Amino acid sequence: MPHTYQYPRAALTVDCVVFGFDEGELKVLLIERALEPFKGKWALPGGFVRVDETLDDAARRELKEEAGLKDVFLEQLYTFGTVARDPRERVVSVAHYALVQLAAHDTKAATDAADARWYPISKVPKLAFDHADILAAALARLKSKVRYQPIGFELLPPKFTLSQLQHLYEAVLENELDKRNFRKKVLSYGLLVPLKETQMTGRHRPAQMFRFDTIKYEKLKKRGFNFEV
Amino acid sequence: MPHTYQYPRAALTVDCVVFGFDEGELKVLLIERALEPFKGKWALPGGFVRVDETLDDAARRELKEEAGLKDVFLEQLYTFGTVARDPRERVVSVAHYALVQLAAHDTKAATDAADARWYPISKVPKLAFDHADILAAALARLKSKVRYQPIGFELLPPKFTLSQLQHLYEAVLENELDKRNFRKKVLSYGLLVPLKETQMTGRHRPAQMFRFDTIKYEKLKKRGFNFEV
DNA sequence: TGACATAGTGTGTATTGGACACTATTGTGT
DNA sequence: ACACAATAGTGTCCAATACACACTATGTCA
Repeated sequence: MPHTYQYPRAALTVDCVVFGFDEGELKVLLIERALEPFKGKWALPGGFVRVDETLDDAARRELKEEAGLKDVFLEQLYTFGTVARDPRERVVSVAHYALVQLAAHDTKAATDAADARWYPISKVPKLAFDHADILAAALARLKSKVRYQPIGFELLPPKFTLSQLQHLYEAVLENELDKRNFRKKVLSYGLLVPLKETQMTGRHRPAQMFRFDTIKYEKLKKRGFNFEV
Repeated sequence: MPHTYQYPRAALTVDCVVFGFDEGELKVLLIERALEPFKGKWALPGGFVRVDETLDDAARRELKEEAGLKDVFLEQLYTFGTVARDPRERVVSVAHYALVQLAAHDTKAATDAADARWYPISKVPKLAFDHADILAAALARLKSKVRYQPIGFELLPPKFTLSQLQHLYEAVLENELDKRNFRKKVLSYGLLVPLKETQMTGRHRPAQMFRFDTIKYEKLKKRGFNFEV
């Protein structure tokens, strides 16, 4: 069995489901396709994997090229390999998902590409290829992951209020949480550091701001620790 | 951006971590490589993906060809794509894991290939390529998955005793469980059907045998149900 | 019939999860 | 200055779950 070219090579792509959180909504970054197939349709950012880069590298490169994003939380999701998912030829896609702090940039500036846009997940249009399946898988993964790992903080700015955090969890988990129980639980882990600052937004009581204690979390993680919500 | 052959194609393989449970131990199926690279080394069963088959199809075909296994529980695990994981050229591998009822076949007959062998996970030799990483990932996945989904039953024969079930969970989770609490919990789901038969093995009290109620489980699963252990 | 080996069984306690409603603090408008 | 609007912040009780824990039962075999 010779080991080269016995089997036709597959074109290998990475696609990224990029989640952001803004205005109390979970959003996803989509790109309008400039080329056939699916020209003019919305799609997930992604592209071909080069021979000299890992899958993770490819995903990060595409995020930077297509959306101007770097240093984001990125994880492999699932590999989509049905035979006809690309009408051109056999293309296998290693899907990833990323979490970005959308409020840091503003919604417009988060990407400088004119053909990129943040969509609330409830208003995502029909997508090219099987990207709707990929998005669904990413949402399911996010939802299950957020329950036992503090990845929600990747979606918030470095300083945030407990209300923001709760709204984020509510958006991701798609159900409402009790304020008192929520605060009790997240504070009990001791991973939120209260800051001197408060958030003053309009005519109501200002909210205490917190930051997430990444260092402490890394230590706890090594000893097998679960951040459940 | 032309969409063909701008980027070199990668060779695409599937590799399978096949778990079995026998003699109170969790085991994994390994194949002795007949060809270079890593000739004579042990490796996970797997091979190249054909252009006209899905990833899942490819994994099942390899399981049948290399180990004579069919109709097993099979799930995609993770895709390994570091640049130099194969010394020949760029090869990306979509890893899967499978659970088989090892006791149904016996350890020898479970595969007719002379170059295949079941290894207890504690005694796995050095593996070819990055297969040690793949195995580690599969073990981690099995361990977390078994906690909230009743996949353990895939590893047992259709009829089993509660002790067998408990030993399986202990092997997978790598810790001991209290017999009374374990029985209380698994029976509370009402998914184990007691059979008329008992298991008579040697000089001690015979054990009640059960089967797993797949139909009832499928119904419960649709309503969002968790089988926690 | 006694020794051996594994099967099988219940209770009490500590912890956690979840329901639940009011007070506090700021800005604004009159 | 006072009322109002809007969000922040706080504690208790009850139910369910998790966990620790030890003895009896039933078969085989010598």
